[in-house]
Amino acid sequence: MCHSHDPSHPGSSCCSPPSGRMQGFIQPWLLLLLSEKPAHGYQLTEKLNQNEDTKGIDPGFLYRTLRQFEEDGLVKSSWDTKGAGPARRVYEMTADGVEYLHAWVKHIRTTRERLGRFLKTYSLRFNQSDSK
Amino acid sequence: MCHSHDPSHPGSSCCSPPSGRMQGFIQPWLLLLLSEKPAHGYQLTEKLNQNEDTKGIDPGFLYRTLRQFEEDGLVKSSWDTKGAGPARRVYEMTADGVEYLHAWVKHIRTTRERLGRFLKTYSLRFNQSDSK
DNA sequence: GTTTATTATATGTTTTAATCATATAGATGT
DNA sequence: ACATCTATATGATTAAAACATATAATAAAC
Repeated sequence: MCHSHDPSHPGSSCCSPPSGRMQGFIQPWLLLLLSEKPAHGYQLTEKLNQNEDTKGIDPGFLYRTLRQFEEDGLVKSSWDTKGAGPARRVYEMTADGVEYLHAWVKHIRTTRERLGRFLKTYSLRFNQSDSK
Repeated sequence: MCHSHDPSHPGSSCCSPPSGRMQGFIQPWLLLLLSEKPAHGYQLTEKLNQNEDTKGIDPGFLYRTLRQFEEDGLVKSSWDTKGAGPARRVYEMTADGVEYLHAWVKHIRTTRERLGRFLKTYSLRFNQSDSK
């Protein structure tokens, strides 16, 4: 748990805000990357690590997410044994996967609007000016 | 779990997008409401239920969150036995709580920007026009 | 005046997502 | 032969949130 009740830091507490990631944010990025072209897990890790917003992904999470996508019919996989190094499981998007990505984007848009409404209410309370 | 592998719905799957809430979104609303004026849990529930973005809160979650806030020094509480009905535990914000709200807002702004960057990348991929 | 509904707070249990830790193994360089 | 890099995978734990239910005082209805 959090419960960092360090009496020497009376201002510190828990409950998540100055922390990192948000729920279900990696998944749409994965689908978006896969919608561009098929890729295997390691490649996807590297691409995610190039993006400040998605870097540092846990490999366990990545591979499990990809298998879950496959179980859900969003992608399909096949082994690529050609080329150097160990075999790679290459994931390719399905039509359902693209559809699902679009659904996810709708959800992200509404989430973004929701955050905007919160920030607007906050601004009205604390920066009585600043209508943007 | 999700795993709704209903073969009659080949397009349905899980992994959260067309669902509801997002992590840690109620907490800042609670702090914002309390920053306006002290209130007790039931009042806060009613206010949250008036807002499309926050309605339907689970009372268990609400009361536990408020106690957690108090443990973390973000609010302090006292019983109000005056007036009708059962006693109410009234929560009042502390200076640390206000500070924490501001920290949360910073986090929400960066989250919002992150979502914006995702949507922009998505747009470049799918709506080759639309630069906004 | 006993029952029912409303106001109000609280806690035990379960589920779910995500993280942490670790295992496996082929290929390549030294 | 040994270490490193590429690549995938799984077991275990944690943390947030949801689900279910308990308690109790007051107010209204019958």
